[in-house]
Amino acid sequence: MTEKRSRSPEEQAFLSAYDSSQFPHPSVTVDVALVTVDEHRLRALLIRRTEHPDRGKWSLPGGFVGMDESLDAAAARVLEAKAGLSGIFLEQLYTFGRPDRDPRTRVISVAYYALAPTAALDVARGDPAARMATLDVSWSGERGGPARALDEQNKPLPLAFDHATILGLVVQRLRGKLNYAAIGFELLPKTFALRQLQTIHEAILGRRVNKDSFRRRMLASGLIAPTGAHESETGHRPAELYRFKRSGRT
Amino acid sequence: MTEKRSRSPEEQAFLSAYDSSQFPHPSVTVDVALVTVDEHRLRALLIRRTEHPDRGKWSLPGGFVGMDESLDAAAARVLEAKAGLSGIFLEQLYTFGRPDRDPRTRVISVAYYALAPTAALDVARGDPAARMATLDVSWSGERGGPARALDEQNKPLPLAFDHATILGLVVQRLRGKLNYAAIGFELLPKTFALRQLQTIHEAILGRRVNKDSFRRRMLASGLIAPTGAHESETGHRPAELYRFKRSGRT
DNA sequence: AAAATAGTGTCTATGAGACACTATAGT
DNA sequence: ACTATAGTGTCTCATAGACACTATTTT
Repeated sequence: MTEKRSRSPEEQAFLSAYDSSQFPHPSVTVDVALVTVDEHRLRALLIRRTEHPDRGKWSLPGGFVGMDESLDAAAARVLEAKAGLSGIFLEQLYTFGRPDRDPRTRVISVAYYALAPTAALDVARGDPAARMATLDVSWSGERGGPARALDEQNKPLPLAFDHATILGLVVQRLRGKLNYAAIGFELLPKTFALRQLQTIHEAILGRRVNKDSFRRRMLASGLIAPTGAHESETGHRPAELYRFKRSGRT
Repeated sequence: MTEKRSRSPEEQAFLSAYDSSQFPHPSVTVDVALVTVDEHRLRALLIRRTEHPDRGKWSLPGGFVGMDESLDAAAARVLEAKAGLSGIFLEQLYTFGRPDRDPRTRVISVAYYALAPTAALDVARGDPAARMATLDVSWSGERGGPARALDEQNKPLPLAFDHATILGLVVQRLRGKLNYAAIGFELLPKTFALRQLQTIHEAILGRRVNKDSFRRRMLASGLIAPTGAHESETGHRPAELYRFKRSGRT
């Protein structure tokens, strides 16, 4: 969408005389919530802070926005640096700017969320300061509110800054988008059984969904196509594998 | 949601040594799209730019975010300064941060949208550099894309910066929210006839809606209550006036 | 009385939930 | 053969659109 504008000499003179440093400016960062579904639970990548403030607490991976870098590019860079992932679903969530949200200085943070299948995250292991935490919300439906992060024993992990608020908004956004946007597929491998897709939806919504009408809805949506292949070694009748069709409905 | 944290002497020492000016920082602004529905059309407040860049083009009212001011507060301040309005619906939309979106310097803009009934805007008249422009989109449904701004003769008004993109996203967001959030009422006076509410919905959606099922849906929603009063001097049977009940559904 | 819109009753089409049933690989 | 899950057919219920009709005010 780059627009070419022709500028008069007068306008060009004005621009070069413009001094952007006459006022103090806030810092601008991106924070990225990398979310997956594993074992019927929503999980997000958290990083243990090694520096003040909130040292020892868990935070979303984040970083400063470069002066010549778009917000999307900054978020993708953070994701690549902290999780080794690229080319996955990444979308802006909300911008947080309370003056006191970071005690160091004024920091405005543009929050993003990213979605990836669990398998893709195996690549990203090895850092002891990073972990996939389970997300838990105390509210139902799309009411909204903060999220808690839990470890493997379902013990709460303390969250830094306002990241409980950010993670809560991620869950709310995912629930809202699930019914009209094709985000479930971002959390699955290229081919998948309908039952797996249903599990994704249930993890995001935090409730069981009706099997029959879920199947019918998905098949009628035109978003998925059967591959002919089937699961194997399941201990029961194997399900057919489907793949996601980009832009099915039109 | 202010959290109190206790900080160790060590942490406090770290904080006071922190130098936030070691890197260049972008400018952060808010831009506010003040939207209303008038004569079956979506309209937005635009201001003619008197300075470079894009002098003479039309832009959303905006301003820099103060160092000790939340984003919401900055948007409310801009709305008060440029339109004399306060206490109306105001919500964050999206943050725009392309490095080249403003030729002066790096400007990251947090866009907001505000909703007010047409009557409230009469207060805001008098500034010849300000006008309510009609919004027009070439796409249907919630597909998204840029918006055009039209004057009283339906001639396009040139828009500054990326404000066509911002206004397009406003329309898209309004269409998406209409079916699950009570935003129609923000565009009407305290009491209103069902037909007026339907007109609001039609202006936002850009298409006609079924009268019968619209009435039933609204009455069944629990969001509105009859007042017993009726319109008068209509030239036909007067409609009953309703009022918006905050939190009807629970 | 005519005009114009408000408001009601009923039929139909669609989509989701419920439930009963059949199908099939692994053990 | 048994188990567990995949997948199908049918019924019911809720909701939206369509349509016909009645109600009420101004001119």
